[in-house]
Amino acid sequence: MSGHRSGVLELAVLGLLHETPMHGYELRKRLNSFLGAFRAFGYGSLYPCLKELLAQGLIAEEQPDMLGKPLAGRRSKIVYRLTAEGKERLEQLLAEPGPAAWEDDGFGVRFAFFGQTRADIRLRILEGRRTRLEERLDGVRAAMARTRERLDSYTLELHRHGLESVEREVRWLNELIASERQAGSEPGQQSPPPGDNETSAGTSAS
Amino acid sequence: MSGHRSGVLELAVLGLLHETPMHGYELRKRLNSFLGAFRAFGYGSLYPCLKELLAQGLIAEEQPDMLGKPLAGRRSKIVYRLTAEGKERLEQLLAEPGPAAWEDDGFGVRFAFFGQTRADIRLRILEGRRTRLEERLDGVRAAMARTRERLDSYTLELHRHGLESVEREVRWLNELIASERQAGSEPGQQSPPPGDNETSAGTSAS
DNA sequence: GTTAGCATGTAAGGAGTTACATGATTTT
DNA sequence: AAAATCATGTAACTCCTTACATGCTAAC
Repeated sequence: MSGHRSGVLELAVLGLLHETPMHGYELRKRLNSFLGAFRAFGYGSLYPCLKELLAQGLIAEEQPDMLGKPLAGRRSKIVYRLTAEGKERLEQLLAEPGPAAWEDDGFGVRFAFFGQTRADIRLRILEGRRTRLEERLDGVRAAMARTRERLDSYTLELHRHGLESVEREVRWLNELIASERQAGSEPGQQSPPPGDNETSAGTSAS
Repeated sequence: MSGHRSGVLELAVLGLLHETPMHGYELRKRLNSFLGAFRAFGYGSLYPCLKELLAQGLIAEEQPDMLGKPLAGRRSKIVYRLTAEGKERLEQLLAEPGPAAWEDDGFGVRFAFFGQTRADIRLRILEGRRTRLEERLDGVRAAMARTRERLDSYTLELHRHGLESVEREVRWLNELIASERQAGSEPGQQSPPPGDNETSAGTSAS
């Protein structure tokens, strides 16, 4: 009835706990390195989220075998693991169609978990995202055409750069989609990751 | 004592009303075309913001000369204009140092208003933004180096794309900074817009 | 034995978003 | 006169951020 916590955090937490049980502190670090540059969370977000996922039965505390130490007050490391319902919810969230999966954040998390996602759903998400971005391009281009004269050159430069970034992402998506299609059509392969990692070693030259 | 409304919206509204008085509906449209792809607001955000700016005396209602029509209930078009205090606040916000001016949104709006910003402040904002992005790059690169083995290829691809985007923005900033510096050192020119679009065509080869 | 970093939390609040409600004006 | 769209607003809610409070554990 109260908090729904249907945002990026819930998904990310469930996804990470699916890989391995963890306690909050560690979870937060992995979270932020996992999400890379595009998102970061603090404890003030994480712990309330864990609390609620617990209340919903999607995750559970794991007793680390309190052998010799009765641990009177029950303080220190609480390890969380995904429950069966949690796993179900995770799959539901990853596969969820609609806006949530195309928006910047929602798409980002879902993409990061593509390793756990079915091939057909991956493709749907990538295409949904592309469509979303193309709509955005249309909108901005129309707006620019309408008001071109009245914009000073800084504003124009901002729009130009924004457009270029979105166009870049569309190209990126096109490559990913092509690579997914190719992989999908070849029998015997189920999730061949994007791209030849030949350039992996430090080719950090611009 | 209550709402501070110190976000992107306040700045954008003040900035737009600085150019010309307007009523809310039109303001919202201009707002969204002005900000381009990177931000959009609804009436549910705009009107409360206007209300508070009004309460703070930063903007004022403009009576459109109620000549023949006493307009009993006072409904229909309310035109807002910037007051002297509003203009002061706008300048203060545009020049404000610190995180607000480097974050994605804050930087975006400020950049869009560079036309109304002093050259030295423009430079400071651009450099602040660049520093911020470089810190981010360091952080992500460090995180990637630490956990490279454990990341599946989709996650890795996401990071790669994220890094590339940030690197692109840094290069963009470098060009802008160079162009600002050049313009600043030449006497007789005050705000020469960011210039030559010769390199615009697609050198997208990896 | 005290700083540094691990570990867990809460209260207050910021910055909007969504959905709704309503009235005025122009177009068909 | 019906439909579209211009125009203004509010209540409830979301999702997260900031600042604070606390206690444990290992290193120096």
